[in-house]
Amino acid sequence: MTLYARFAASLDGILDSLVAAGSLPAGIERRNVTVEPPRDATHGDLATNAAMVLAKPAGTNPRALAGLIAPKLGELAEVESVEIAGPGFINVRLTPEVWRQELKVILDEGARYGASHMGAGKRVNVEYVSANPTGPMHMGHCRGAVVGDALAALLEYAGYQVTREYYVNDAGSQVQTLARSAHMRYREALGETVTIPEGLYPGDYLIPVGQALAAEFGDRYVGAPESEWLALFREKTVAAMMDMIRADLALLGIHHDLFSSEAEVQRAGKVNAALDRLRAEGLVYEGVLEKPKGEAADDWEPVEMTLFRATAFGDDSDRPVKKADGSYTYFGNDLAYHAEKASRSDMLIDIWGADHSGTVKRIQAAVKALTGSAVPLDVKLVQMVRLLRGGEPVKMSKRSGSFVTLADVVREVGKDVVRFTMLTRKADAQMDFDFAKVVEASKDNPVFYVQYAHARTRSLHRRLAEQGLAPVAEPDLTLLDAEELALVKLSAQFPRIIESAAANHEPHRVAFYLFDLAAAFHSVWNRGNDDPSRRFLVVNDMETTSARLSLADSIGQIIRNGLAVMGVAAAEEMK
RNA sequence: GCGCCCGUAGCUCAGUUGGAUAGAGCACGAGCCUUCUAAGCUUGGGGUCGCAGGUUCGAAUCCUGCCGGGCGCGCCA
Repeated sequence: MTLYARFAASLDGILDSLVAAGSLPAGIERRNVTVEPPRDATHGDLATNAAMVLAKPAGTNPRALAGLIAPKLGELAEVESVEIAGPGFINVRLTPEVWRQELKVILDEGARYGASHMGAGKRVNVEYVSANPTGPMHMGHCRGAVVGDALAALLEYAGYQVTREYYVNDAGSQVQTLARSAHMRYREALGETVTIPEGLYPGDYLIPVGQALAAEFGDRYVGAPESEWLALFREKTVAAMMDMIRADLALLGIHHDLFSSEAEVQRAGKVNAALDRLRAEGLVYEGVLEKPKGEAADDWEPVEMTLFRATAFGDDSDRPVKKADGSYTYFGNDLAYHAEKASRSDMLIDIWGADHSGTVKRIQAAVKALTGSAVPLDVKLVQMVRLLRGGEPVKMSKRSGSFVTLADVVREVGKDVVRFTMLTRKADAQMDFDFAKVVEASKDNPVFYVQYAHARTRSLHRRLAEQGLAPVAEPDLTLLDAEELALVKLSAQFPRIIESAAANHEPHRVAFYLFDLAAAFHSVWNRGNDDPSRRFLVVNDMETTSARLSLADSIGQIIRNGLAVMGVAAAEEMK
């Protein structure tokens, strides 16, 4: 239980006692009562809005009600002082001992400090990456991959049971194109000189696939009609692409629990089953769509096809699930896939590129229809990343097949830098990724600044050891001054940050918090520049040094815990 | 035409799911340091939270309508 939850419980008890004493009517809704650290530290350590929220239903005014609550809060052993402020806030200042104890809690709980039971073991499915299996991962996929992976770890840390899932789009026309491209490379491997036609995938990465196909099948399919090899080549090539993608993801430390195949969903009859269910409820029907309102619809012809009644769930138009020729649309398959995912989850999260924003409503409509709104679906849209080098845009040419691959970037700046940087912006805000800036060793660079703070906490141990010194077994934490204890107060907010980041599906909050914590730590550390007696390591005073070492260790622990959620390794030293 | 996202300091962005005097970095001004506690430190100025209404004890946050920017719209995936 966090410090804040503990006080919320104490407050609840006080309110109960006021009810019992007849000073507060029974049965008042307390849901909006909060216990939080005030934004302004001069207001104390905790603040509650209880008096303001409850005054009206209690038929009194906030300051009068606060006058009843405040003295009872003041009786708590951990409370140093209480004051009523502004419109009726009750500000509480805690004794220094509370923070000294919290420091010990951080060190005792270690990697579990900040972990939460908020999720109560509920099953969350996070689907992310799901890049088409037609080539290696490039930077366009990177941000969604990192955000999804960090969100999965965050939810796990917050007590959810998480499945990390990748939806393999192996049923559409793109993988047919892929198979034809691989066939060209197959012929090439058998000695033919080939030119990859416009519209096929020209990338070199298919050369080894062609060679493998040649080695396995010889020249059997060189002149054969497509019907004989297309499905086979597709399957083989997709498998090769997925191996490549898995290897790319591993460079980022990303490992999915489950890879679900679109083709398999179809083959297993799950699409028909889902559509039949909806048809029975009148939510799937044969019909004709209106001409789209946008421009470039000159070639529009009204044709009858199978539609899902998405408008019944807030979408702007009903959506095709089957084309006029009877084959499924992408959405039809995706609908069935989400039905399947929903059947084994309590909550669904999809991480999509922002260019798919137009299709969010239909899939949410589908999940509502399929689950009776029992399984919520959050579609997180991730904005594009602009690649820069020293402020200049990095040129990319898709036509020649040369794009900036994820593997190249990880090789250049490292996994940890990529991951951290991708989390330094809200997912739905666009972002610049400058190769020069992300590796810069300066305060402007949050990746560096946070790692540097951690390295400093570790350097203390190295330097102690070098000088043959050892900290005392039971440090006297009363030697910590107010500014040092303020670091503990900031550390104590970590569990709250985790819970709010998890509840809002916003892993970037962890990155911003760590930057704040690092800045506060550096600031305390820098006091030693002017006054050697305020350094963390004071050679002739092992008592004080030991207390400060505990503080530094607790900060290091929080940074490690936060970085672990982000999937970033903490640096032992800055070489 | 419609939908989604966005609009916060000169710039890049946070803002604890409605809290108190709206924050950080950069840039700018002023001091300090010339060091291995090292890749700077301290401090100051800087705001009509796009505009206008509404909801209430209280709004950057929620609602409505405008203005401005980005993305999207199909039997594509």
